[in-house]
Amino acid sequence: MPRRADHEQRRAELTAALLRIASTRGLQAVTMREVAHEAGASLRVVQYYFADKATLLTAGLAELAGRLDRRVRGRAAAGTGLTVREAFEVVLGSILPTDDDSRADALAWAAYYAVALTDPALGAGGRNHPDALEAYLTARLERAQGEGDAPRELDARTEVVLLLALANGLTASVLGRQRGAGDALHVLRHQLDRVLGPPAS
Amino acid sequence: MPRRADHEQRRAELTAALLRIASTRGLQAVTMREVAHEAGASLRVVQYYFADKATLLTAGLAELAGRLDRRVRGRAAAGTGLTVREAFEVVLGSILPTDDDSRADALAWAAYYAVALTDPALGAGGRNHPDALEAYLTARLERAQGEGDAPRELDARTEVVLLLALANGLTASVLGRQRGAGDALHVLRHQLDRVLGPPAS
DNA sequence: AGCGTTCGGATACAAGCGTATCCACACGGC
DNA sequence: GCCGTGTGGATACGCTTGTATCCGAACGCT
Repeated sequence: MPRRADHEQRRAELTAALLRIASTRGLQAVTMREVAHEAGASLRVVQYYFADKATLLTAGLAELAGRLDRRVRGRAAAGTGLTVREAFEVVLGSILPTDDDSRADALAWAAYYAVALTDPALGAGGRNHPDALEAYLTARLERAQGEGDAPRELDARTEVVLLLALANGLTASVLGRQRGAGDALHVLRHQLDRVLGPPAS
Repeated sequence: MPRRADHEQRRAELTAALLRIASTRGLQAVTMREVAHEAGASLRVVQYYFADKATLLTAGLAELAGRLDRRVRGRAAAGTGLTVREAFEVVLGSILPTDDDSRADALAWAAYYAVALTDPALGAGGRNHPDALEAYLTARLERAQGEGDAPRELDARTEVVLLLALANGLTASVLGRQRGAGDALHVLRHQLDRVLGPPAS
């Protein structure tokens, strides 16, 4: 057998190049040739590792979902033993585009989201991600309510849906440059204060 | 002069066809030929009324912004003399995709929003719209505070930003079919109850 | 009535797209 | 050593795209 390239890494480089293009020039600028050029490879290489464009786009979405998942889990795990209030602030705050990397990912995510709305092929890949977050936060809040760390009269499901929608809406306005990340974080904290009470600190 | 067609109406038919395509198959499916076909016209007609594709897309965005503006203004004007709480529920509720028409418009809006994030040419056209709404709601809330109809300790600006982001986030989840319009409206009312108190009814 | 302007059908063209094919080269197992 | 397989460069094909052009038909004005 010939020089065996590391397929996994090669694929990762290509999907990373794809996401770079998607976050700066949009998904409609993602072509096989552009991905190849961005990754410093030839068109044939892109064809070699991804059978067709649909496969490539799906792989890009999977890579992106993995990144976001890693970001959320990483920050959440950074401080186990947090109060509900702190845990919610950390998790929801990790959704907001606070630095250049997370901003780029959020832009790519928005691009994928938009085409998934009308293209059912992409829909399946990204939909389970936010649902998992919703389930996790709901469980966390209900646990806190059971332990007396959160107001029992709250409907956990409603509050979580509200907070997730708020975080997504704030993300959209930050991406549109109507607001800075700091302002968005302030609004998010304001709502958390109101629902769960001020942070322990 | 020959048979003078009604340019205004002809343009409106074409942009309507454009938005129909954008909301069902996405903005990437909007081509000159597709718009012509959808409108039952020939390619030449589309070229005749819109110099190039950028002009066509901009006109589509303007038409869409006009529709949304009309929807909000229409509902807001339907009941002047509303309480703050009622006014906010009506205006913010009109953002949510509650029927097929508003759902189609919201889909088209999301598609335009996504490309505007990375294509600066489209950015200018749609950005002032939400800002105008934000200014209006902030002024309305501050007036209510002055008249004692809303808690004075609220930071009007923060609350309005929060509610608008919430409405946008809920819209996104309704479009993604993670939630029904009824659920979204329930969450929105829940937050309005918390901030402004229950409706007078 | 005729004419010039407005409207629109048919067609052409170059560019860019996804995809397919041909071919050179590297290299580990026999 | 050499051979077959994995890797990838170069190139081509058919299609769709935006845009341009040619030309016929309609109709108000004088």
